[in-house]
Amino acid sequence: MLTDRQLLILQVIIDEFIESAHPVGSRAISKKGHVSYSPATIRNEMADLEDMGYLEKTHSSSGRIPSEKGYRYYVDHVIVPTMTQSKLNIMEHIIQDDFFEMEEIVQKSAEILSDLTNYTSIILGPEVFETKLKQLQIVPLSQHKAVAILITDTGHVEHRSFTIPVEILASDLEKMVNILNDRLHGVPLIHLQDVLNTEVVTLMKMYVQDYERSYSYLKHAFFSEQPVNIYIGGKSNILTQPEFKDVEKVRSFYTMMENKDELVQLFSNMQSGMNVTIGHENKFEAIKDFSMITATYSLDKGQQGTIALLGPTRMEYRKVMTLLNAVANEMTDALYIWYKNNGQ
Amino acid sequence: MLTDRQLLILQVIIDEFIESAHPVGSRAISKKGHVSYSPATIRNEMADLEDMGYLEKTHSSSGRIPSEKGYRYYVDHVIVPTMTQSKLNIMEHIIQDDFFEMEEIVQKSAEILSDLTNYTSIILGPEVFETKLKQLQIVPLSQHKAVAILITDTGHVEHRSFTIPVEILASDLEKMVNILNDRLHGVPLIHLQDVLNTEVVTLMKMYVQDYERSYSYLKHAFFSEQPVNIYIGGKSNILTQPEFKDVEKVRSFYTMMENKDELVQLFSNMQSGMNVTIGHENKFEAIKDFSMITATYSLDKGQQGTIALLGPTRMEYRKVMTLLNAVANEMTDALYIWYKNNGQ
DNA sequence: TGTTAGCACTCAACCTTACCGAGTGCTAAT
DNA sequence: ATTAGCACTCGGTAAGGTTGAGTGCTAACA
Repeated sequence: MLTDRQLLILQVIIDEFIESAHPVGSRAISKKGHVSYSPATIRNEMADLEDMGYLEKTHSSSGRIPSEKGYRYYVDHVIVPTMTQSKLNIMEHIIQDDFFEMEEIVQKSAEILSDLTNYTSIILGPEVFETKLKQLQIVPLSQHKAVAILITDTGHVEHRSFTIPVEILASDLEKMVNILNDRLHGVPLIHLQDVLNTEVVTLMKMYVQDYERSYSYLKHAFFSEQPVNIYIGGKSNILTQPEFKDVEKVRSFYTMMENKDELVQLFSNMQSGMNVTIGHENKFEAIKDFSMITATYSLDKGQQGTIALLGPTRMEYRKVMTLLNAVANEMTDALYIWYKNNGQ
Repeated sequence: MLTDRQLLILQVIIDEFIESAHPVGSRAISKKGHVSYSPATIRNEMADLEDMGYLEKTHSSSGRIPSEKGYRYYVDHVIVPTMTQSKLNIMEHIIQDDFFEMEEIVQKSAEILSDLTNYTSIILGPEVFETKLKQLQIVPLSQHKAVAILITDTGHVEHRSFTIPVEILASDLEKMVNILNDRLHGVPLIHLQDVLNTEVVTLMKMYVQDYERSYSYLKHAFFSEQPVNIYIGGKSNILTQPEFKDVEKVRSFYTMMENKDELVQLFSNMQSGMNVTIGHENKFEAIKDFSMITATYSLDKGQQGTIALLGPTRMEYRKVMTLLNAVANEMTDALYIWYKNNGQ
């Protein structure tokens, strides 16, 4: 357990380091005010803090920098208790727009967040979790070409063009789509495969001639991809951070950002509320020098999305956490109202 | 006009520099074979080439590097005459896929191109030019919420959700969409606005009650954005190039890549066929250290898309031009066949 | 016992200097 | 017209010196 003085010193060091990116020395702390002890005393405390693993040195006679454990302590014990549930009304002007679409809100928010923080923002749209199928459609483009369109109740649209082999009758497809629409309307996306394989299949066998072939085609067209909405804002922001002068780091970061699957995994086991992941707590090597702060926003019935900000471990935790908290709350509020007005 | 020997030397210097990224000296050229003159002779020629502006020095006693004018000469006089119209059959396996969609082909091609070259590839989908509207649709999500979907004959799908104000009758919207579909089917996207404002408006005034309001809503939902398909592959590839050790360059590059509008502008006045833009010939400051090679591919009736590869000015022009040429041809061929089989 | 002044020590960062080698330009010889 | 020879230039690297911010430890002090 840390004494008050140790906690104070730890806090000052972290605040200072977050601002300057340079190791912090005892003299600097003593001068900065707040701590009214001599450098020597502070040095002793710093040595203790280092022994306990909260601080590190870059070399034997350097000042101290926070360790990941230090940041963790700071986040858990210093910031959280002082967080206010303030509303910043950041998103007011977005929500007001008449032509809003969930995906647009989400995208705009990502941009705003990275502009305000100078970090990279990632937003994961509402989970497939409770999202339901609204409608399936096939629009023929020509004799052998069509677009399959899938619409969810959140207004998300997936589409995929495909060629219809001559062997398959257009009428069969049409019948099939009708059956599918009839049966699958309102089914959560996550259960689509199940319902398809049980109820629907038998039905289709009855009515559709060349069932086997047509079914495999449709299945491929409609359900081959899991719809995920992921938006990234301000990727080039991290380049302004001094810790990323090294091109190798930049490279691994960008490679990661281009890989949707990995990104989705990043968020896989986040609970509701705020989450801070510091450095190696992260599961990917590529961002072991990063911290990530995530918050969840909710839609009406348990649907849940994630907002995240990604920056160096030397991140402005307090600012970002306050901001993210506010934005998540505002999104939840706005979406609640929206659902109430427009809900099915 | 260059003598044969000067041309040879220029060529050797450029080839060498493209490979090594280091200034090329007279001794190295003499040793490499091909040029059977002494270093002194070569030095004289190099001095002449520098006077003419084809070569540069990085400092007074360094070897020579090609100037932009040098690359330009090389591209115009050395490469073009030797280019064969070879078919590389790179895309065979993509085209074979049954479930292909133009947008997918395009995206896959972008990836393949950047993998093969280690540069960044940009592909611009077929221009709106001749793309025609296939169908408009409105799918209601709830009482006051709907998705507007626009489908083109190339299989491209645009969508946008919007809220329907209480004042507007759903039946009005439906009528309207019917009229629009009837009248706008087959109209090139580029003329949509015109046709809307002339023919369609009068028709709608006749049949639709609260015409003014409904119309402005629909217009916003369907036609507020120009649909552009732009795909970028291998953004992080350029980080492997030694000239981009400087983080500032990386930053300006990425900032540019995140800005669709600028990217589209980049391609604005490209003619058919191959185009090479070297360094400052480019209109954007952010990529003044880059060269861009573009090729156009065509669809059936004058629709045209652009493929581009973006790399350092020290780019493997010959390889990239050969490759790009082949890919563009193969795309054109494949799309021609596709159109013949599936065309309307 | 907790705090602080003093002091020797460490090490990154920076500067200077020296030197090497790849390269040039020019001149004179072939 | 070509080339050998030579003085010169300059980036790059390595070695040594200096500075200053910082530490740990000891001993004195409240």
